[in-house]
Amino acid sequence: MTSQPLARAAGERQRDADRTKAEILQVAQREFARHGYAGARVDEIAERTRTTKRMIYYYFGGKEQLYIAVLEKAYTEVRAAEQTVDVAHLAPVEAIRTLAELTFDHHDAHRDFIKLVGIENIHEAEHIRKSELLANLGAPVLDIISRILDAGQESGDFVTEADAIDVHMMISAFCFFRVANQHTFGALFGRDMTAPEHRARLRTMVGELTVAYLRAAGAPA
Amino acid sequence: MTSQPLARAAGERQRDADRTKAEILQVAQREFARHGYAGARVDEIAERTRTTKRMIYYYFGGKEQLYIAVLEKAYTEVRAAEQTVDVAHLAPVEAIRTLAELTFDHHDAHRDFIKLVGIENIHEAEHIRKSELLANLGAPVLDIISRILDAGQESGDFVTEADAIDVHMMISAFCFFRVANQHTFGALFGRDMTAPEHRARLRTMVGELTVAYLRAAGAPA
DNA sequence: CGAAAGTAACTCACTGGTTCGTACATTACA
DNA sequence: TGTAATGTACGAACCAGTGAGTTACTTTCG
Repeated sequence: MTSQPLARAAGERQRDADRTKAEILQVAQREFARHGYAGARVDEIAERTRTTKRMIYYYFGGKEQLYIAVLEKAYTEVRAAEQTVDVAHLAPVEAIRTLAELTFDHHDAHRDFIKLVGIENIHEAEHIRKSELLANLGAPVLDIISRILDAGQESGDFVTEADAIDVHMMISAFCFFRVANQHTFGALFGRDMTAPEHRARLRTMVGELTVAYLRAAGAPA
Repeated sequence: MTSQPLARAAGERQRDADRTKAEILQVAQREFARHGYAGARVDEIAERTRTTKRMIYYYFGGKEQLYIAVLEKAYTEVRAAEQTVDVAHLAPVEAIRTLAELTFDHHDAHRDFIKLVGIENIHEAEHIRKSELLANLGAPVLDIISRILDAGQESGDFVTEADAIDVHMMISAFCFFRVANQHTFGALFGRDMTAPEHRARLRTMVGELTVAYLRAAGAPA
C-alpha cells in the first residue's frame, strides 16, 4: 500500500458520503424553511453545498424524499432534546412550570423547525404521513405531563382535571405562535414578540398561565 | 337606442367587472391557501373562473399583486367581523370569556384565512408589508380587551396585571394553533383537535384558561 | 499474485414539461 | 375615431429529473 493520500479506504469514502449527506440535509433544511416546499430549489441547495444536483438525486432520490428526510432529521433531533428533560424530582407546580419554560426555550431555539412544521401543516401533513419513521413517533412528553398532572391531583395542588394532550397543546400553542406568527403579529400590532424584553415576560407567562389553569377551581364567586 | 340586450350601459359593465374580480379573488384565495404562494398556479386560478389568465393580469397586474389583494380582502373581512363583537355590557369575567370563545369560533370558521396567515409568516410577512392598507390595520380588539381588563381590575375580579396585547396573543395562539397545526398534531398525537368532541371541550378551555390566568394571584400556597 | 469483474461515488450535458408573463389582434362601446 | 376590455397564441426562463459515462476502489477467481 502506498503512503499517498490518494489511496483512500472504503470506510473513508463512506464517511465522506455521510458527511456530504449531512451537509445536504442542513442546507436543504434552510432552503425549505425559507421558501416552503414548492418555493425551494434543488439547484439552489446543490449550489450551496460542495456537491452537485446529480448527487442529491443519487443520495435521496428526489425533491420530495429529500424534504421528508429533512423533516425526519428535524423531528428526531427535537424528540431527542425532549428526552433530556428531567422534571421528575420537582414538585407538581414547579414541574409543570419548568416544562412549559423548557418548551418555550426549545421553540425559541429552533426557528427553522417551527417553520417546517408550519409548512407541513399548509400541506396538511401529507409528507409526514408518508414517513414511517415519523408516523410512529409517539411523544414521551405526554407521559411526563401525565405524571405531573397525577402528582398534582394527589397533592391537591391542581384542582382542574385536565387532559395531558390538552395541556401539551396549550403550552405548544403559546410557544409555537410566538415564534411562528411573529411576522404577521409584528406587522399588525407593532410588537416584536421575539425581542428580548417581551421574550422574558412571555416566558414567565406560559408558566403562570399553565399553573393558573391547573389550579383554578371551576368558577368561584 | 335599440332595445337589444346587446346594448349594455357602462355601469352594467362596471358591475360585471367587479363581480369578475370578486370571483377571481375568491378562487385565488382557495388556490393560495391550498398550495402556498409559490405552489399556487395562475393558470389554475384562471381555469376555475369564468375569466382568462389574460384578464387576471389585466385586473391585478401580476401574481404577487393578486396574492396581496387576496390578503387584503381576507384581513379586511376578519376585521369587519371583529367589529360586530359586543361584550361591553357583560361583566369582566364573562366579557373576556365570551371574547375568547368568539375568537375560537372565528378561527374555526375561517380555515383559509388561517392558512394564508401561516403562509404569510413563512414568507416573513414580506407581502403584508408591501400593502399600505394592511400596514395601518391596527386592531380594535386591543381596545376591547383593554377596557375589559381595566374593568376587571376595578371590580377586583382580575388580580393579574396583564397587558392587552399579551392577552390577545395568548387567546389567538390557542385558537390559531388548534386549526393551523391540526394536521401535524393529529399525525403525531393521534388526536384530531377539530373533531366535534374535542372542539367543544377546547372551546370551553380557552375561556377557562384566560379567566384563570387573569384571576390568579402570584403564588398562593 | 494479478487480471478481470463489480460497485459505490461522482461528472457532464441535456431534456421535457411547466409557468409567469406578454405581444398582438379583435371586439364593444363612447 | 378613440379607448377600454377581451381572446389567442406564444416566448423565454425556469426547474425537476435523467442518460450515459468516468473514476477509484474492492472483490473474485484463475
